Amino acid sequence: MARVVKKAPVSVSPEPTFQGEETNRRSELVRAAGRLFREKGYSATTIRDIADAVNMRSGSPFYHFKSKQDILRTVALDGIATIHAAVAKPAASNKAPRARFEAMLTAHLNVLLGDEGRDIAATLLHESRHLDAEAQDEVIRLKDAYEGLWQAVLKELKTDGALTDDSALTRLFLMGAMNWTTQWYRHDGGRSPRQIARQLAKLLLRD
Amino acid sequence: MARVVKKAPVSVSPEPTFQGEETNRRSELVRAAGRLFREKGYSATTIRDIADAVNMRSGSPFYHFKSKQDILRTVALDGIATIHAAVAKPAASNKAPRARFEAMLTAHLNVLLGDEGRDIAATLLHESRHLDAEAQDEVIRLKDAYEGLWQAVLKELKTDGALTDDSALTRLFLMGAMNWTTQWYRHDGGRSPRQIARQLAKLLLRD
DNA sequence: CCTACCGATCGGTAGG
DNA sequence: CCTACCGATCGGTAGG
Repeated sequence: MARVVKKAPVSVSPEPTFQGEETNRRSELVRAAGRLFREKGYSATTIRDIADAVNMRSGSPFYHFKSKQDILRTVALDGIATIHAAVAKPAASNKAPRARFEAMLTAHLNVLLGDEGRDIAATLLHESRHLDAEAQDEVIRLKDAYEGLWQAVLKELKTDGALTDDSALTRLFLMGAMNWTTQWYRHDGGRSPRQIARQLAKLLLRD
Repeated sequence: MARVVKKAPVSVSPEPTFQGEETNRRSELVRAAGRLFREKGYSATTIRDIADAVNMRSGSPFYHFKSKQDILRTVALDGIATIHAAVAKPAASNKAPRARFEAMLTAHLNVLLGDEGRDIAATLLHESRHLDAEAQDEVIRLKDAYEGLWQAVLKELKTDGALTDDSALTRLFLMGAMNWTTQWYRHDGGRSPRQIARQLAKLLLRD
């Protein structure tokens, strides 16, 4: 292992001088943590990994977060909030159900597979079980609200005759097909989230 | 933490006296490891957890496996072999494509959700990334062979007109819908793997 | 397979 | 936010 080069001490106040600075440093930690949690998993990621990634000493993340768990909680909540916001927009559009559905698929996949969202989304999907019970409940509540967006559009699709079954089971299959993309999607591959969304809609819906 | 009660030393040979005994002890470790890997993840599971689960001292698993990685490798390979064997049977039957497909879905889900297979299957699906590169290649090779079973039946379903697209993307959506069941399936819930398989077939196939 | 142990690493804290 | 540190725990090994 290469030893980390020690930062030269700088003679400025170590205290965050205004909120923007604190928020910045804190969100740097969240971003770095998300990436590491996705790459190595929560348990295999150490506080030192996270600190190193943003050029802090190993004790310093605890100035921003009270525990490693607290970092995970922040990342996971950020993840579900981001996905919800991304999908709520097309869900509220006045498109026909079929087009709206496809736009929602695209939005969901854009977060999961895109550069800005994939770390926190993967953390949400795969590391939430490491949250304590309370935080897990929080995540579940938000996830239920999110899935409500999907249940609503599925219902409309059934009314339109594009779907024969809009039960919770259908929604779960849909979530599975979408969320599993994180396991096989290659950024260097030919398919865009948009194209994947279109194919999935074609597979699920009838004319 | 409650201290583990120390086993009273027994005055029999500590050496495995015949192969059946060794195989047994080793496979007990594999089963315990699978369960723990599913419940807590590979990184959060310690050798001591695994040893405790089968009433060994913490150094003893290394008599059967050369490293923690080696245990994971064994569980993961066991997982993919089990799933392949379970699905290969209905895949080789002389049923019509549609019925064969549904039987394959049921077989896959029975392993993922059933008492005997779920631990190793979940370990395979969610912990394989912790394998070293060589073992990961091994798993990928076996998984590709396994997915060949599915690609073949999808092709037949397309020929039959039950499917409009039998591309790799369709197979990946299918895998997602199935494998995601491990995230939401409740053993105490009302739905059986059989019923889930039937619903999934209905969602994907056209008359 | 147990006993006894090791060096490394971990999450977290006190004090500035 | 750094320095310096702590107690606990980890994967793994020697020797029987």
